[in-house]
Amino acid sequence: MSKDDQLHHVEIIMREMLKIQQKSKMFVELLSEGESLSQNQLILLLQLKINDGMKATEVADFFSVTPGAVTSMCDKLEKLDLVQRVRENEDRRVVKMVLTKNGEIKVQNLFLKFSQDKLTDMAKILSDVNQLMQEIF
Amino acid sequence: MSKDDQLHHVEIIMREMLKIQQKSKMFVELLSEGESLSQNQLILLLQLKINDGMKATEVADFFSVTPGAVTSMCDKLEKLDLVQRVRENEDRRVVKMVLTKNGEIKVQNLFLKFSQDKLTDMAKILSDVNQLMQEIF
DNA sequence: AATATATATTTTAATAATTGAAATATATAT
DNA sequence: ATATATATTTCAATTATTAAAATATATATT
Repeated sequence: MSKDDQLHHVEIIMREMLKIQQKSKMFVELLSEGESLSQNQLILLLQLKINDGMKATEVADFFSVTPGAVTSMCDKLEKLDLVQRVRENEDRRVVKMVLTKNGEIKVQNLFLKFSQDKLTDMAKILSDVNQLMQEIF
Repeated sequence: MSKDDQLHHVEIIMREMLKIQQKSKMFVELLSEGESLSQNQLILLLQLKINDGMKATEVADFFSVTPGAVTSMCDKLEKLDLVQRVRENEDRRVVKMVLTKNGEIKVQNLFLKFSQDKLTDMAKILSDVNQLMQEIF
C-alpha cells in the first residue's frame, strides 16, 4: 500500500469516526429534547436502566471521573427523585445507584417520541452497527 | 406490535446505543493513549484537520459550549503550539482556528500505532457503519 | 478476639472549567 | 454618519472536578 493510500485511509477514519460521534450525540440530544437533564445525566439514567443499577465505582469508571464526582452526580439525580442509593447487604461498604420508580418512568417516556416503526428500525440498525464495529474494536 | 415488543425494542436501542458510544469513546482513548491531551482536545484537533480549520463559532456549536469556553479551549491548544488563530481577511471579525505544522504532525502521528491493514479495515468498516446509521438519523 | 490492612464511599478545600454579561472590533444598512 | 448587527475576547461569578482526609465496613493475621 502506498504512503498516499495510507494518508487517505487515515482521513477517512477521522471523518467517519467524527460522523459516528456526531450521530450518537445527536441521538442523545433528540432523546433529551425538552428534558432539563444534561447529556451525561441522561446517559447515566440509561446506563442504570440497562445494568439494573450500578455501584458508585462502576459509574466512576464509566465516565472516567473520581469517586467524589460520582457522589456529586448522584446527589443531583437523587434530589430530582430519579435515582436512589441502596446499600448492598452482602457488602455494606458498597452503594448501588438504582433508578427510582420515577426514574424508570422518565426513561421509558424518553422513547415515546418515536413511532413503533421507528423503534423497530433503530433496534435493528443499531444492532447491525455494533456487529460491524465488533470487527475492528 | 405488542406493548411488550415495544419495550423490548427500547431496551435493545438503549443497550446498542450505549455500546456504540463506548466503542467510539474507546477509539478516542486508544488514539490519545500516551498523549497529554483530553478527549475533547483530541477531537477538536481531528475536527480542525478534516475541516481545514474552524471558526470559533463553529467550534462552540460543535461542542455545545459558549464562545467564552472556545476562547479558553483554543488558548490552551495555542500554548501547546498545536493550533493557531488566523483572522479572516474577507471578514476581519472572524477568527479561524487552524492546526499549526506541529498540530498537523501530531494528528498524523496519532495513527502510527495502527498497522496498514488495521487502517484499511477501520476505514472500510467505519464507512459502512455510517451508511447504515444514515437510515435512521 | 484484637489489630492491622484493604476497600467503598463521602466530605471538604482547592483548582479548573464554564457561563453570562460587558467590552472590543469589524461589518452592514439606513 | 449613525445605528444596528455579528464575532470574539475579557472577566467576575458560578459550577464541576480533583486530591486528600475522614468515615464505615471487610478481610487477614496473630
